[in-house]
Formats: sequence, structure tokens, C-alpha cells
Amino acid sequence: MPELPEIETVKNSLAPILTGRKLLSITANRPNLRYLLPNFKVASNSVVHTLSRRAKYLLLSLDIDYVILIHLGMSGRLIIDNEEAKNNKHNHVIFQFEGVKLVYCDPRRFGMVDLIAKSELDTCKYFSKLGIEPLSDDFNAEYLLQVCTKSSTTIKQLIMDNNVVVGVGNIYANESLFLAGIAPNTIAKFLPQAKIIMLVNTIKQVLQKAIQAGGSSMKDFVDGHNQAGSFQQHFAVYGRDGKNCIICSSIIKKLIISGRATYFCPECQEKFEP
DNA sequence: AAGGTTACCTGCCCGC
DNA sequence: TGCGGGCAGGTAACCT
Repeated sequence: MPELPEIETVKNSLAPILTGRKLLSITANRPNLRYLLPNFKVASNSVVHTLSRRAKYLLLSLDIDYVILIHLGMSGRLIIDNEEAKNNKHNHVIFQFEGVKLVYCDPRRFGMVDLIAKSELDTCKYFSKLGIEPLSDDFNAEYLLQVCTKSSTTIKQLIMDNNVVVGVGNIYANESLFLAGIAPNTIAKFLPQAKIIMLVNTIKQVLQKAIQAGGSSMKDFVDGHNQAGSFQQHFAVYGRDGKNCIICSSIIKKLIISGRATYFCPECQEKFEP
């Protein structure tokens, strides 16, 4: 489900509820998700210090030496317990706070929950190879140009590569490339500098607008209050193959790049070649 | 060594 | 109505 804006939305919705709140216990209803779940005992009776996000990971920093790391995979949800959250067979991890229960629900179980010592955060297997945050100043034209210059992969794969820049998943890659007027199958090193500058800007723009809209709710994305986002109403190309381009009315095309559905306007998006 | 493919899992939608 | 196939927001382990 979730790309950067969706995690940011979940973080924003949960932060006011969980910050400063006592965590009584964490219960796992099965041994594993994507990975084996840890022994959560050390987190019992700690207090949530801050909520933050790195790439598509949500971090709950505790007042002890540990951080709870949560990744929603494709279908994960974090829901403050209510009627709707009850009795779901995919409720895999229960965070019992003082007065509030937070439920991690994930039908496909591609997500993860782990407990990492603060001193090992940067070097842990999840974080050690992560690229730059797209909304930071470090993600700029100079950086992307330098990466593109030496890459003969497609520009779409490149911006979805977590070693290069984090948080840009399939939806926002498609949308950013449309706004920048770049065909997704352009080989990265053939991109003109002006287009690279545009792409950096459209990636930031799309992500920021999606965060403002509360994320994109494709099948069932919701924030901590079970509220859907609305950015899917603004998709220019994602999932719109066969429909008219919102700019030029051409038919939006679909192709598969590296196994992922890719949508683009053949008129508005130029394929650059040597 | 980069780039492509497959696997992980369940649910849902479509066509027959 | 039921069943099989294909597809889904992500990541990482394999291959070549």
C-alpha cells in the first residue's frame, strides 16, 4: 500500500495520540511477518518519546534504549482500536498503551515490526543501505544528475531505487515522471540536465501534495483513525490506461517496467535518446 | 556489478 | 455461483 506520503500521514495521525504515552505491552499473534518478530518484552512499561519516519519506516522512539520500527509492506495498517479493528484475523501485533490500543493489521504480511537499539539504528539491516530522503535538501538536481550520469537503467527504476532516493514507490514515480514530461523508459544517462532539474522538483511536489491530501487510498489505505486519503483523485496517469490525458487528451498507455505497471502519456512524456 | 526475475502472502476482480 | 488466473502500494534474495 504505502509509499512515503502514506507513512507520513499515519505518523501525523498517531503522533498526537501516542507521544508521551506509556506503552504497557506488545503482543504478537504469530511468530513472523516478513521477518521473525522480536521478543517485545524489553519494551514493556516504556514511554513513547517521539514518532518519526525514515524512508517508508515508521519509528516509535522510546524512553529506553530502543526504537520500535514498523514497515507496512504492501497491505499493512496501523489502527487505533475501535469496532472496525476488532476480530480481524490479520491483526498480528497489538500495542497496548495506557488507555489506547494500537493494532498492526497486515493481510499480505509483507510488512515488519522490529525493536532496534538506538545505537544500532543507522547500521541495522533496514537502514544501512538507504538513500537520501526526497524531501530533504540533499535530494537536489546536482545529486540526481550525478547518479543519472552513471546509470543505464530506466529513469523510473532509478527513482524507485531505495539506494538512490527513498520513499518513491510505483504510484508517485509514475506521477512525478508525467509532471516532468519524461517517458518512464528513458535511460537515465540520456536525460537532459533541464529534465533532471524538473524531475527533482516534481518528485518533491507530488509527495508534498499527497501528504497534504492525507495520502492515496487505493484499496484500503487509512491513517490511524481509519480515515482514507484523497490524493488518488488527483492521479494524472496512475491506473488511467485507456483514459484521456488530462493535458492533451491522448490515450494514456500502460507498459511493464521491471515487473511494475507503468502509466504514461505518449504525447506529454518525451523519451530521450542519444 | 548491474539488471532482471522470483519469491514472499492474501484478497479482490475479472472472465469463463 | 464457483473457480482459476492475474494483479496489487514493497523489498530482498537470487540468478545471469
